[in-house]
Amino acid sequence: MELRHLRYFVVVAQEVNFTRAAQRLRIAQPALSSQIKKLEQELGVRLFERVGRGVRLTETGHLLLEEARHHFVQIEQTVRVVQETGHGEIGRLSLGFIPAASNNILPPILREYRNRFPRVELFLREMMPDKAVQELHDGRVDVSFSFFPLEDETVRCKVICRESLVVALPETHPLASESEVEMRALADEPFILPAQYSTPSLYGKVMDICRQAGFAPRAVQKDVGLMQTIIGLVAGEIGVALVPASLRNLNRKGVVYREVRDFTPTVEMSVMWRRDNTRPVLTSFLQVVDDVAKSDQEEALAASV
Amino acid sequence: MELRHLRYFVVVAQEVNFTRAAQRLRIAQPALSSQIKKLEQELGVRLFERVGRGVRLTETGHLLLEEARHHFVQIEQTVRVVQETGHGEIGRLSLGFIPAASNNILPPILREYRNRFPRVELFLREMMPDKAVQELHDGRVDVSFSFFPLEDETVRCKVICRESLVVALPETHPLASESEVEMRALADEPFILPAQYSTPSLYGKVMDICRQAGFAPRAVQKDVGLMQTIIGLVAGEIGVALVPASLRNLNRKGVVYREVRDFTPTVEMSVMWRRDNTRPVLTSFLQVVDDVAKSDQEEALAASV
DNA sequence: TAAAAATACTCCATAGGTATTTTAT
DNA sequence: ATAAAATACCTATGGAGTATTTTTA
Repeated sequence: MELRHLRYFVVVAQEVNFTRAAQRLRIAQPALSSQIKKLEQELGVRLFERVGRGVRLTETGHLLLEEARHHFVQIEQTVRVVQETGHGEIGRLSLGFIPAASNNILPPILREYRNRFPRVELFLREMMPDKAVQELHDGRVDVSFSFFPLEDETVRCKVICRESLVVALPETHPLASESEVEMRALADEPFILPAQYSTPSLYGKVMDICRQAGFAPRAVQKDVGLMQTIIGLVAGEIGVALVPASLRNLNRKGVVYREVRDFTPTVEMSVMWRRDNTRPVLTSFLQVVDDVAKSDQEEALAASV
Repeated sequence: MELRHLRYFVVVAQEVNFTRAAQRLRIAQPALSSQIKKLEQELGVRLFERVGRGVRLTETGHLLLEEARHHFVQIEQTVRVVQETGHGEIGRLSLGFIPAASNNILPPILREYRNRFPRVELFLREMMPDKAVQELHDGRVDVSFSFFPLEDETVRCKVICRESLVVALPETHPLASESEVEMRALADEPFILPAQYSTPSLYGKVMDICRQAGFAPRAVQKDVGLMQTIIGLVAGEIGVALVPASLRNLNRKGVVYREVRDFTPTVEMSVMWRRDNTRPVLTSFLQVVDDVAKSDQEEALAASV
């Protein structure tokens, strides 16, 4: 038995007339008679009986009609759900991100994604950068956002925005009065350094910049996991720090941010996902990420002109 | 989309290997690849992805697998129910019968039918003969049992057993001492007559027999609807009556039954059903009726030898 | 390299078409 | 006499087969 037989059967049952049914199905009447006959033979049951000119459903036929209609509704439903799943329109998507991402490009990405794919259930989890990579490997998240452009055999990665690092100073600091700061002026300042293992990318950047400026930073506090904590320590006048520019969005009282005159050091925010993750929701999410990152770049470009 | 596609898909999904799946399906591997490809194209969705040697289900494929299995279970269920309905093994059957039928051939028929078709729900309704015909016409019962071999354009009828009429006498009656009664001996007896309109067959038979014996019965009571009532009146010594032999099964006290010497008058119990009633439960019921009636005749024959 | 899927083609089974007959009003 | 289904027979689409290539562990 094929669905064709049931499709034909339903139309004949509706029309109670083979000729009209054949017209609706755009096949010839004998072809239709033959298919219905096959169905009856396979089921071993009469579905129609001739009555005068024309035909009527048997009791068994009535039963099959109800059942067949039901099956078609169900199968249609399946096709729809399968297609929507396959196109990333329904499903669940888990994402991990470092706290800094929420001050940054993540909000517009989520806004746009929710807009385009409102029926995908999102699971968002804030986590430290090392954890973000781990969870990705374990398949517990589909994507991770992090300052850490890791790319290896299992993980793919794409930089979605670069932001400059700026110097965070207590507002009472002498250098706060200047509009830009020279790196060398910070050589003797106490530095607050991010965690080496959890945010390797940022830590590495900070160390590089200082080395290029000709000094090694004097760490008054190191291995600070959260940017918020770094800013808090700056506000407490414990020291200075080099942080991503988006931290300005925090508007922390008592802290000022100054650009670096001699370098324009940048840090890269990237999306990461497993190479073997072919989930449609991921594909469509990455498309949105791409689009938003592109328009973000354009905006940045426009702003800089 | 045809069921074939889903059938093939399920096997490939189970085997996660086109070659093995093709073997199980007894078709060639390229044919299978081509059908799966068609399914993917029609749905607009990837179901499998090549991974090294071999293949694995996509997320969408997993979803379709579950759904497809579900549909096959459902469709199998439908096929089974349709076949059972078509073979008269499940369903409902309504039958009407006159009270006399329950002393007669009806019990063995019902016993046999229940035995052969235990899953058919039976609706039994005792009714007067005229009503039995009416309900048949209205389609409120599928069959009626009655002393009334009516056959017309809409109703078919089959005699299932003949029984002789016997004289019912009060046990105090002078003729009760004889083993047989001559009809003419009843010429002056007060007669209890069955209802003319509700049991035309029996009434007609009684009148015929008396006429042939050379007298018209003197009715002390007429238009009695129920045989039980007639026997009750005989027991009350109101008069005598000619009744079907099966009334003996009532074992009514104070009444004796005597065969008629000169005639062997008979009355016919028949089944009736609408010509246009093609319900499978009816077909199978009539088969049982036939079988039981036949074996009943054989028994009667054996007994008479 | 070997094992599996994908291509390229060929073939034939069967869905579907045409002509006609049968059936019942 | 006519409308509809069934039958008989023919055609051709597409499902399935064979040979081969591509892919990847």
